[in-house]
Amino acid sequence: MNRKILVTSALPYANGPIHLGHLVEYIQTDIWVRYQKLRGHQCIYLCADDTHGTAIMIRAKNEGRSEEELIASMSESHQRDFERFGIEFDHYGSTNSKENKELCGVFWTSLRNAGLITERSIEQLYDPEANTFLADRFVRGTCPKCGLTDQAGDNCNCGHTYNPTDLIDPKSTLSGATPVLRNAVHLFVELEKLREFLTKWVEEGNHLQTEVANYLKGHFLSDELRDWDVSRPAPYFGFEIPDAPGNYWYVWFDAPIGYIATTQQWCQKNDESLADWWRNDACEIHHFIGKDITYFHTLFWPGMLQTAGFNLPTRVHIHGFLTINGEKMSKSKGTFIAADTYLKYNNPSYLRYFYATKLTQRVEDLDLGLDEFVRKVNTDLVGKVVNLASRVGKFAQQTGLAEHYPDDGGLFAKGAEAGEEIAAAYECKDYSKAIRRIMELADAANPYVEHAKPWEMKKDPEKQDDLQSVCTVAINLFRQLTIYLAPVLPDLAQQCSQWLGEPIQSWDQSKSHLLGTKVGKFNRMLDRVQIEDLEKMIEESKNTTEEPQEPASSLFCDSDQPLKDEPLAEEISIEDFAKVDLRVARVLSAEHVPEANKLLKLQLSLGGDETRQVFAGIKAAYEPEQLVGRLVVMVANLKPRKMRFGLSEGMVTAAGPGGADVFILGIDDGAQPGQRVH
RNA sequence: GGGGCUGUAGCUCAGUUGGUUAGAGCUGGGGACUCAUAAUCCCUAGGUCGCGGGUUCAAGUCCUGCCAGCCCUACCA
Repeated sequence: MNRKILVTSALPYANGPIHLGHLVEYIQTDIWVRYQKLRGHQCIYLCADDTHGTAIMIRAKNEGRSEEELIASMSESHQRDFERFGIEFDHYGSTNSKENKELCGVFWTSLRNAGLITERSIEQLYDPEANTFLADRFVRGTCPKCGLTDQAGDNCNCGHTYNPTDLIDPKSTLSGATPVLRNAVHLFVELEKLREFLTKWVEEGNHLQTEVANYLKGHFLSDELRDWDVSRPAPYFGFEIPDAPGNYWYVWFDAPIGYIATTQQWCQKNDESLADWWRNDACEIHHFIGKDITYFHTLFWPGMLQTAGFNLPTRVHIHGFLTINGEKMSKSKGTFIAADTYLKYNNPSYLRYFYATKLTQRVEDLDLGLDEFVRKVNTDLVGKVVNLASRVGKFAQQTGLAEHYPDDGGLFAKGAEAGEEIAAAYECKDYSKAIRRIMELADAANPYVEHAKPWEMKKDPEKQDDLQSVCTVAINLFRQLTIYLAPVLPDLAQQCSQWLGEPIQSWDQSKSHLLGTKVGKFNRMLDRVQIEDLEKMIEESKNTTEEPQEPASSLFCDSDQPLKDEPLAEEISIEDFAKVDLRVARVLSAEHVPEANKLLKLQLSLGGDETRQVFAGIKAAYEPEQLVGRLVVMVANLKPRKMRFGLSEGMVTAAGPGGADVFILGIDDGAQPGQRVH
């Protein structure tokens, strides 16, 4: 049966370049789409840049250009990266399009007509200098619970959460101004009214992975669903709400509608009808997303679609995050690797293959271990698969392929038989299983050549027919593997097509032999990974900021952003400073605090028997073992503070915005624990 | 505190509806070959299936308690 399938990946935000984390999703989706196309289904893969919101507005302002200019250059960079990784969209749009604006209007009217929109005034912090309301993440201040300074608007390193309005001495990170409270009317979608529908949708019909359905039932559907705030007052970069002038649709309102708007654009290009895709029960809709945006795609979005009478998602496919060597990606460790940086040193096929070997249908994080990466690519992909072609290449160029398929001991037939199992694994996104099966076939193919000894036949004029037979078998087995790998490795499929003069276009080609043709000159298809290249890639990723900046005009051209983020404090006297007793201390021990998200528990020595216990919010940035033994600078006379996990008797000094970007102050050699910092 | 997921050889994982001596690949050790990108092939090492109970004729596989790791939450979405 020929299926009609529309597939999307999450829309990348136009606020930064594509990195290896993003690519987990796009590669996962692209493999699925290529698989469906290979199986002969009508499948289109759509994506777009997500362009609206405060972050874009602020960034454009900081860069001194219009939002439109910013998003246009981002879109270009995103599309270039995707293309180089072989991510093949049928159309790539933007949420800042007229089609999207119109469709937002359609959804809005439906929600209004269904009586789901309500309005109420909410109190929010407002930056009087930047003239804008502040989302939580744009406010920092002193934690009302523990007194730590410079904490985020909604939670503190001490583990407490609060409203930004509770912060002591709050500051806007945009201007440094003290925010003021202002009232503004916001528009809300009353999600609770859709509870019955949503519960049913989550529970029935196999739209979600079971752990996701459980999560939704446990966290949201077990309680009254909160109204969803879908408007933002001016200034805001987005679409103004027609019947509420001065208010804009929140970026998360228009972003998913971008899926449909992008379909609309594709339809216009291809003379198709939007209704065939989005108002047609025979059409499947598949969204691929990361676990962080589960909630938008599994509650709001189905609610919106249902209300506006569009197709509901057939399935939302949710994946976990990327970790590198078992740790979260970190800029300081050089594991925040931009697509562009990767491509300077490595072949995109490596990453596609590696991800495929690791991806399953579960929502778990995917770890890119560098050693494992090298091993899988070199041993499995190059050593087993590509080698099969490489080792008979020269012979085959002379012999060509036999007219009739020789006896291969049932290898090809066995491979053909495995095809449906491999296909089923691709279908349910268990790529790891698909690759495993394919490698089993590759494992059987090499011994065949080994035992046939074609190199001996080559020397014996009597055995030229046998040599041709061996080449025919080896090449057919290689071709079969390549077809199975085609969704993952389109480049390899392309090379194989060219070599054998037969395009790979359909899964079913794996069931039939290629016979009686000449074989072209064999060209090396894939080089082995060099570990040094990976190291260079990591090294280069270490010091780059999130996006490449303009070229440096002088040797030192540090960004002014940190100072903007946290303006200088008011002037103090030398006496004021003298009150703060900074001391050199040695880290005696460091350990994780089981229940704490951000804290490490440190024992610091000030020399002799003088020790202090300190809880430091540096868990995301440092491993305990990195710290033991090193010297730090601590605030030694800070009033001890009772925390949930115990008493904290001081503070370790560090710079940086927090999270994984925390940098502990070091001290030059020679300093001794207990010495005061003047 | 609540919820979810995971825990099988050094590493990455498979283990179908519970059923004979728990599997694979890689790494390690030994050997072979030379067509091939120091690729390949053969042999070999090796695990109280996180721990403790329970159900059963029979449990890695079901139930339960505990432990560990990861993730999500903590009255924000």
